[in-house]
Amino acid sequence: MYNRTEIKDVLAGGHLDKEITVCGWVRAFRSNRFIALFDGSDFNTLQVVIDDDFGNEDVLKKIHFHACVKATGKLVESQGAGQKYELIANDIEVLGEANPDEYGLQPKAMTMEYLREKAHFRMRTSTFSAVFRIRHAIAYGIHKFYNDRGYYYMHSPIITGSDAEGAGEMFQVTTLNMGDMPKNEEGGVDYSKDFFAKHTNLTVSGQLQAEIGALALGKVYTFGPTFRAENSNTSRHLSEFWMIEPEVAFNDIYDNMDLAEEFCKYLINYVLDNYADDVAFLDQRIEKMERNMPKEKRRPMGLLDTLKFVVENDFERITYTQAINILRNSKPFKKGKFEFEPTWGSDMQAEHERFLVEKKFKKPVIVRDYPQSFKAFYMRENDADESVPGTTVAAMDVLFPGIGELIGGSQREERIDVLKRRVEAMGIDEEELWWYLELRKFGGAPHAGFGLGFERMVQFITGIQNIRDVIPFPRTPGSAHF
RNA sequence: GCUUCCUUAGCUCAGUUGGUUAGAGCAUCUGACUGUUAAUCAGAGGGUCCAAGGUUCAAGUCCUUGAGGAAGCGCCA
Repeated sequence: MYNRTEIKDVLAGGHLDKEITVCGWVRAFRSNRFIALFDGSDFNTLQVVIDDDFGNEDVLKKIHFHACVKATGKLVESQGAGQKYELIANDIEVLGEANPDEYGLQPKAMTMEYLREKAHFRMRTSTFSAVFRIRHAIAYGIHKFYNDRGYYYMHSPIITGSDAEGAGEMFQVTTLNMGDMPKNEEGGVDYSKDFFAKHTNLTVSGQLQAEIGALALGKVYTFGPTFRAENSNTSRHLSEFWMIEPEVAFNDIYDNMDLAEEFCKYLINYVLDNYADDVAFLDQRIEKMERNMPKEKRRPMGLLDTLKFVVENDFERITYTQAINILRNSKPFKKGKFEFEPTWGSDMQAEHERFLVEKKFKKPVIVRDYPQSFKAFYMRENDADESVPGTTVAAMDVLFPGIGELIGGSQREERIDVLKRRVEAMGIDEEELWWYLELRKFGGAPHAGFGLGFERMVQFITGIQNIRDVIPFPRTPGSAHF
């Protein structure tokens, strides 16, 4: 419409001494003359210098923080330090004013909590624009990773008729009148009158359907939104989040771990290779933020160094049984520093996982072969092992520093008799899972997969503390604004 | 769901043992300056101290309840 040149292209060179038009928003306006302009295409801003002959005071008065501006002029080599090029503008038009008395944002440090209330504007800040460019990069990297390796992207349903996905509380989907629900003979809600003629929910996982894909297309992955109605109030949980779930026929738990590690490293490398400016900015931002903090509160390594370290080193791989032994022989346990005692048969607490990842190994850790007692029904039962106190399953968790469980996965139980026994033992209605059981009855195969929390990966790569700040519009208990 | 903490100017925050007229920086506005990079200098305006109730001669400060927010735990990705 304006025949504009994007700032990313301007900064890439090739427009020197040419007349161009740029459009964007004002990040800074100095000396009534210098505009730092961004248009989202690049982390860096373009300096627009208002030509000495430009005499329109009315226009200059409208140039405020985050006002939208169109500028035309000649691109020259910059006279000042700090940037290579600048645009000497002889024509400036304010496309959208931003009255600073009413606009909520300012060219200064604002807290993440404040910006969360301004979610419709926060993407304009340096921090959030960097975060959301990186979020895009990771999403793209996910598709590229799997496509390059011959996986098929599969869409699992968002509305599910299954009550047995086994991953937490669900949000109900209904078109029934909440004030006047039709009743069945037992006095409960008659869901045969509902839109789908049955009880339906938003999905908590696409895994069970992904298994259908794996046993037909071989290698598939899902990447979609999932919904959990858990009353979780932490900086690592969302009620609506995105999950990547690869599912692979003929993979066992070890193949699964290899895939998980390769996948994580690929995504980090993809961002480092393609969005270095954004990562560098976030790295410096954290450094500045932590400069005034006491040493024990600072992160042991900068963001950039952490990412490089994860990419360059093998993940530690241990069994749950080994993990418990390490914890019981650890200094914190012997000195009574743990709030919870690590015992075989109970799930590891956050403090235990943090000790393994951040103190003992100081890198990502994959824990496998968990006790069957607290794991899902579909995880493959391991053969009995005399050196292990009880029955275990071929489950794995990938634990990352700072964010805990990034990935949870397993080899799936392909033996129908074992699976039926597990379904019954956990009190799940077999009828609910008829199709899942038939997958084993007809043409079944060993297979494995995992779920990676997309926002947790974005959190790790951007170094952002609260998961609510790596998704454009966070949904958490008691909060669904915008 | 549980525990702890926070809420003072547009924003980020001080505010001592309960004591006179609640302060600073940034932002805004006015003026000066004009190659700036967190520009600089001078001046001005800007307050329901989250809400309600209570204690007290006196409450931003102490107590109770509520609202909103955060951190940690549990659940998980």
